[in-house]
Amino acid sequence: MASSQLASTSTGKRKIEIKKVELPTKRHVTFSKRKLGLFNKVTELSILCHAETALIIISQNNKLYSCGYPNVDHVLHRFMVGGSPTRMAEHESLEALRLEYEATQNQAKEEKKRLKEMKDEQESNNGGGFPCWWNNSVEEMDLDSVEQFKICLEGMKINLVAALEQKMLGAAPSNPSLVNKPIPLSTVAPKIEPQNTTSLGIQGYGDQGQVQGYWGNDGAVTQYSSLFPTSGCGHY
Amino acid sequence: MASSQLASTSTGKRKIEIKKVELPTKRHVTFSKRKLGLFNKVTELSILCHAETALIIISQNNKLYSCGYPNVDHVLHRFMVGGSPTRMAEHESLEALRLEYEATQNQAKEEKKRLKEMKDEQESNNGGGFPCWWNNSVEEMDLDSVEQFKICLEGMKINLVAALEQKMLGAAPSNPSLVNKPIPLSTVAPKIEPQNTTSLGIQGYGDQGQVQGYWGNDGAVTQYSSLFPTSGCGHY
DNA sequence: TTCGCTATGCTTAGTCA
DNA sequence: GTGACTAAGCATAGCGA
Repeated sequence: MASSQLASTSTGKRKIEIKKVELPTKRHVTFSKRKLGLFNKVTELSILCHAETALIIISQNNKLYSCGYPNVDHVLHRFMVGGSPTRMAEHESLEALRLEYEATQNQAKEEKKRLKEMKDEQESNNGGGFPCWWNNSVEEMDLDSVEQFKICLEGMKINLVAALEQKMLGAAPSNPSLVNKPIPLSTVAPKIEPQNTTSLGIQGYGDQGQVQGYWGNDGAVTQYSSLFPTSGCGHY
Repeated sequence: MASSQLASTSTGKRKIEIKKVELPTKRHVTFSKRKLGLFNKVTELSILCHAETALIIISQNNKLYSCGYPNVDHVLHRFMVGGSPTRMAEHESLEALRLEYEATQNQAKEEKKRLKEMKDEQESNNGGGFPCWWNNSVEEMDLDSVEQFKICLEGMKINLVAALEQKMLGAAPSNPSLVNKPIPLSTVAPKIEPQNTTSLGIQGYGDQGQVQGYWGNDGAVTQYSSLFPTSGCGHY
């Protein structure tokens, strides 16, 4: 009905062009709404098709949002490990390299400062939103968080075991004492803190019983070509 | 109009319950369609709001699909490094720490032995009761165990902080060249054999010119509570 | 930043090819 | 594993609060 041109009196939805929304206010609203919609859709897909998913969104002002099933880090882990054998190595070595250099620089102070901040934040009951999940008392978690926590920890365990095995195989001379330290955490998940959630009320996944094994024989990656010419979105 | 009950003659869309689709054929179709829709939505969000995004989907038969803007790895990297200052600190301190320890590889054998023991313990499903918490499936824990677990984690935190500080004070004598060795085990996982990738050319994004800086002052993570009770999707 | 509201426009379940 | 088609269900742009 040529609705694309009329309806100027309507307050309802109008067609929009897919390009950057310039008006900040509008953009933020759009961001919020679509983000929410996206999370729900991702979750639906996970449930409907029993797929593992991870969605990470970094807003323009560097705020981080993520969503995953069974949890983000688990999926990321699988992605990095199985997505491509080199990706992992790359990531790690590059990361480590960079961190090394940075660490040996004067940035120690900055870090210390940050650490202190973190500590302060923790003590101030996490008001700022720093996701130090292990700093949250289990009591303060709601059931779901504990649930997720559980899953995260299971992931940790798996990682640990894997790491141990690899160490043994590779004769890696690391110190066991390290193992007692939170090594595998990085791979794993940051947990939710009981933030100012908007009423939605998470529920745990209870007994989803997700398979957590490593890649099977089929780790193929399929390419997907975006519909959006201007998109920087690489689908594969 | 009570359409939810009628329309049995229609071939059109009907409301579905969000739960696993049992019929495989149907599930696959749903998966394909929704996956596509999701990728498009994610891309739209990226463009509209100039947000960085990464979506990873692992199908039930372990096929990997991903999509990201400006590209998946970039976002993952930011997520892991900057998702939270904590996470980064973790990465840094742990990496460095481990490197240092590796440098002093005198006790390699002893460790190896120990590791082996640990492994045995694991395989014997932790019958002994040795406080190797990571060997316990959280499922098997009772509340008390979880409590202890919590305490354990708090201890971990303290160790981490201590280690970090010590590292800073001690001017971390780690060698960058070490980084080129197969360092990454702790964070990571098991080796995967180069799978038969199905010929995908990853698309470059050329001149997307995305900002690539590390995290600024704001690394907060916002929690999002899922609408789905059965969802294992942790949004935050 | 999120919520409610409304009127579209887009997504997609169902089906066949 | 897609593509096309239809009709229905949902997401969401725009506006206020």
